Amino acid sequence: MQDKRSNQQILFLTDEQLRLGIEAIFFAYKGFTIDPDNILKNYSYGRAHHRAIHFINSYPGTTVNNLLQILGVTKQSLNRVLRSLIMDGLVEVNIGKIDKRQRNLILTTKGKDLENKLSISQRDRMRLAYKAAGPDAVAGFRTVLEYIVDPNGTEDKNKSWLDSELLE
Amino acid sequence: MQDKRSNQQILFLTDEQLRLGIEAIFFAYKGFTIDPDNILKNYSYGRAHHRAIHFINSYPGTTVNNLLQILGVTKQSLNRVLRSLIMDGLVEVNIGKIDKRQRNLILTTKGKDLENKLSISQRDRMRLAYKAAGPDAVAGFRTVLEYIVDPNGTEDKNKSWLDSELLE
DNA sequence: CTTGGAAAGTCAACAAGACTGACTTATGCT
DNA sequence: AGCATAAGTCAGTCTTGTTGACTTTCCAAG
Repeated sequence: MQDKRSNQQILFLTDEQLRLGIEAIFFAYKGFTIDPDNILKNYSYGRAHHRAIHFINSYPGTTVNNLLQILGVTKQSLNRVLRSLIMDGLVEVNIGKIDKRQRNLILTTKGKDLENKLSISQRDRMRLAYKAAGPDAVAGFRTVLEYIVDPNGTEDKNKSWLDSELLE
Repeated sequence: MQDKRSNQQILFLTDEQLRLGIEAIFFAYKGFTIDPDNILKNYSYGRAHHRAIHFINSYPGTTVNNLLQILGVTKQSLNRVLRSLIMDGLVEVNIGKIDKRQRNLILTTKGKDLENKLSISQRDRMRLAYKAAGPDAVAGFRTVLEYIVDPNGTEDKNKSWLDSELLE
């Protein structure tokens, strides 16, 4: 009984402390989207374009169907975005070699440049935070995030979350 | 030179490790929105309604202008959402006592019930993660998040982020 | 070698949630 | 009395998502 209460205090498990932690996640999310959003404005692109660029970069040569699975949107929704990226020369489409029905998507040099610009702003923010917080804090940060994303700890730690889920 | 390299390794500051950290934030964000989103569907509400409910609960008696500042949206955008919440009896509007032009917004019992339903699922997730990760990890988690949100560490630590920024 | 189904792409219509711009009404304050 | 502020509304636009229906191309099994 006394142990339990003491433990609660150590973990700051009041509703207020939990609320602060939850809000911190929301503000961190915002921190990681605000810079890319501003960059994308200059191209008249939105987050939908960012997502497509991000995953085509992560999985060069991915098919349209594959991208639909990853993004979790409809064909029509993705097509609208993909079309503008192709017409603007950021994404290149190649007919599948094994299955000619498939289209393999890759970023052009121009596409890679934008991807880089977008991800650099995010990595810079993360790098600064990691450096300022130090190795121990970073370890704790990763541990808590793993439990948030996968509360039961059942997931394969080596498997990238990207494979099954949606970014942004 | 050697020190720098060694430090890099300790902090896992490769682009890949930074990417994993950034993605973790995105998935944590998703984890904290998926349950509320499902609850809100049953009411034909969206995240815009959730934001309004959340902040009216945090600042009972807040004025419309104040809410506009916090949410960072336009009057027209908020009004659409607010109107449905008022008509559905979740939010009560009181004419300001000092300034009769102002409208003070508070949640009704019905509104508080929904707010509770929404925040409980989030707090449960956070509580489980905190308990599983332990006090040291939680401290590190908070430290890193603070540096992500406020890279220069210039902000008043006692001040809630709520006052100046946008949730979700 | 035909036929069914899968991959991709398109057209049309709709909804939520943001935006701008213009305008009204009621109230406060100088 | 007259200007400014708080709130609310009307109209129109944009992005990103949705559903439904349909075509073209191509693979693969019978």
